[in-house]
Amino acid sequence: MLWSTDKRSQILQAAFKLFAQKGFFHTTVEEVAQEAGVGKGTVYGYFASKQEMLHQMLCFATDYYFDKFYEVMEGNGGLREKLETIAREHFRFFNRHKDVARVILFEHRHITDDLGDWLIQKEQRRINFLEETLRQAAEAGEIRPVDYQVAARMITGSLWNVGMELAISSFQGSERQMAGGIVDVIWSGLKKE
Amino acid sequence: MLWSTDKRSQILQAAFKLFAQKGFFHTTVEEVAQEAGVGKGTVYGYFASKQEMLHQMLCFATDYYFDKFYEVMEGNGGLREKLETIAREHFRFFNRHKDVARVILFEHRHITDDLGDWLIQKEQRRINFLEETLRQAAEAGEIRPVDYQVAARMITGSLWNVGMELAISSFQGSERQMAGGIVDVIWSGLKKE
Amino acid sequence: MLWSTDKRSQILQAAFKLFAQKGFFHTTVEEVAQEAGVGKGTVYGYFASKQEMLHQMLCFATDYYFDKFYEVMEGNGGLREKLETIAREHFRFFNRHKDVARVILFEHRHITDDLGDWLIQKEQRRINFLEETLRQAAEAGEIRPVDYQVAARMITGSLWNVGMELAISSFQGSERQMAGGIVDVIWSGLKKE
Amino acid sequence: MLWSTDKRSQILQAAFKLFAQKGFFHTTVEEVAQEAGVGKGTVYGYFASKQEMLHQMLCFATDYYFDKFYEVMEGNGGLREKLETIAREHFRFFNRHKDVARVILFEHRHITDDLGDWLIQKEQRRINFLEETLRQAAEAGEIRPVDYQVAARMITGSLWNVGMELAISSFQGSERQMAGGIVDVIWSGLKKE
DNA sequence: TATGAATGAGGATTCATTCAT
DNA sequence: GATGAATGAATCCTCATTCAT
Repeated sequence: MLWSTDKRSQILQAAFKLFAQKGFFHTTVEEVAQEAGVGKGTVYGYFASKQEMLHQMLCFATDYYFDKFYEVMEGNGGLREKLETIAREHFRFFNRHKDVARVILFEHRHITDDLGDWLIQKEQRRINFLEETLRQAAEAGEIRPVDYQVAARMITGSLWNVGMELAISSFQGSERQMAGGIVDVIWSGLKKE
Repeated sequence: MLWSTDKRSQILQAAFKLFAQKGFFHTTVEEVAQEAGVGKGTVYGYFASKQEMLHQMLCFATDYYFDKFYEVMEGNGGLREKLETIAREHFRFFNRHKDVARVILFEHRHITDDLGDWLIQKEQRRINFLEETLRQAAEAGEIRPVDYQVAARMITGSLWNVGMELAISSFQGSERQMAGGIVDVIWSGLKKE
Repeated sequence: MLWSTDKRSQILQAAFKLFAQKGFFHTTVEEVAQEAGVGKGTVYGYFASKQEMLHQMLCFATDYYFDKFYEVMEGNGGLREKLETIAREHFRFFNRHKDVARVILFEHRHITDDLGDWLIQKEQRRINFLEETLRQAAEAGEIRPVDYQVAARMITGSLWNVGMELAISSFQGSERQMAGGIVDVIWSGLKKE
Repeated sequence: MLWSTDKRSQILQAAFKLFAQKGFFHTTVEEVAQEAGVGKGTVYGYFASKQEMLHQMLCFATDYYFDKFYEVMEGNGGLREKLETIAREHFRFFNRHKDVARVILFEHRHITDDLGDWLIQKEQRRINFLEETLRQAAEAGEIRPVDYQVAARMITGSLWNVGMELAISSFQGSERQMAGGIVDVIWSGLKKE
């Protein structure tokens, strides 16, 4: 379950909703407090500052998101199945937690440099992990040799970008279908002859 | 040439630099004025408000970016060549106008709904154009039939995402090499057989 | 009592003093806050804007002023006594609440049209009330028939104008004497032969 | 004729129109320049500052207004006729030069103290003149003895106040009728027996 | 622990005034 | 003289943060 029911989670939930709707800067701490049904001062009992709140939100959200990714990738099965599961889980996340997704996508700019670096590294580790996985799949003969770094970026890029469409526009599609379409093209591009 | 030397361009240039560095909200109009070497009031002689300034920046930047796209796509040549040229131009844009790219990528959130819609439609038209081009290429036997909408999104998504890496991280690579890598994988995924 | 001691009244009082001294436009919100001994932000906790502050000031002041008028007019007694009481109360108000009077007299220009209309109607109702009272007094044989509308305006006009002198100049006189003088002339003008 | 056609008068005329419509503070120098059909800098060729412009406007307008008053009062004829002429001229002025009247009535607040004093003295001299005239009329047996100072203020007060109604509300009436009504009541109040 | 009244630093915007052309 | 582009002081208002209750 994404949300607990304690006060801290209430606040986080409210913040995700409002930051997603109106952006970090256009949301006031007072609004978050109201949405969460607590007093303004209470927010400061759980988060040192508005910035800190966003930091924790992004940590929470990306942990949740990336944990899923590694869980799938480290499981058993062929690469193609893994990619399809990843894609499906990605779109499921964007569909179910549109608010969280929007905050990850758009508000990571308003974070301090050190957290920004931390996030970039987190994504970089994912890219590296994927790159390595692709390399191994190539060595195992599952796919043909390509520029693994670029291919890894393509995969994540496609996912983020289609996810972004989900988040900002009214573009709709079933998770399975979208995941299938993407992996179909990617796989054709990667598979051995 | 991207920049003229009149006062309006000086201000736009300063704004691109600062918005890219620090974001729209963290940049004050006074800072833009200083960077441009003009008085605060002068900025308001050219732009009705800070918002309006961002609007015009985004119009300018996306016009510049998309014009290039259509110029290439409507030229002669096979699909693969076109895709490579598009990709190369894309990365050239991101390398040369990092500031502009960062503003397009990250600050489009801080725009009013009507401009947001306008931008989304602009990108949507590009997707549709690409989709149609892919369909025609398939009919002409250049590529195999796929989900053209998804494929179009994959292509643009890959470009944006790799471009985003260029913009925010220190990831580097030659425009030709990056373009080649991406199109290589995409083309394998699309080509007949 | 005109003034309570809560924070809202402190601010109103400070605003009356400063607006009266320097006018609405020449008084800054910061000055009002300082005079009231509160922070600038506190003012905005009680009044949505500087305009809104003036609106509420005028509502408050004119309510206070007009309530007194109707209280007297609806009491018992002959017309002449009523007019004298009205005049005396009018001057008492101007003497005691010079600040408030100055704001009523001079700052009603800086209000939005709707409040302006509201104020004009308030005064219009008073004129009408007075006109009707004069008419009844004429029917009762207390005064001779005249143009009641013009007479009503003369009375209020005389009061406002002499009051204005009190407010802007150093012209001084006892409330009783001024009221007596005015009503003496008016009454001679109105009384039956 | 009130208006000449030279550039200075064009500007004054425009200023009267705009100050009357929107008040001194809500009118910008640029607007005055546009309305007058000249450049912004040109205004400063004729008036040292916006303040100075208002000063000269008020001097011009009050000179015009008071000159008429003294012209009538110093002419031949009985007091009653003079009062009626004064009243008629007063309302004619307010009807014909509503803009000018509104500026006199409402914008005299935004003037520096020295000019304010000058205006107050101007009106004071008029009051004194009227007071003296009333006194002489009393000695000549034209009217009964009253408090001449108060009576003088009543007359001017009635005129200003009814004039103010003309200026701000839609209250209408023929100059002759209004003048007649006022003087009728006043005269009854003043006349012997 | 929870609250929200109070605060004031910070920033967008306006506009009277100047001055080079 | 006439002009209007350029200027920046001045001011309204917001909102993150604190702290007494």
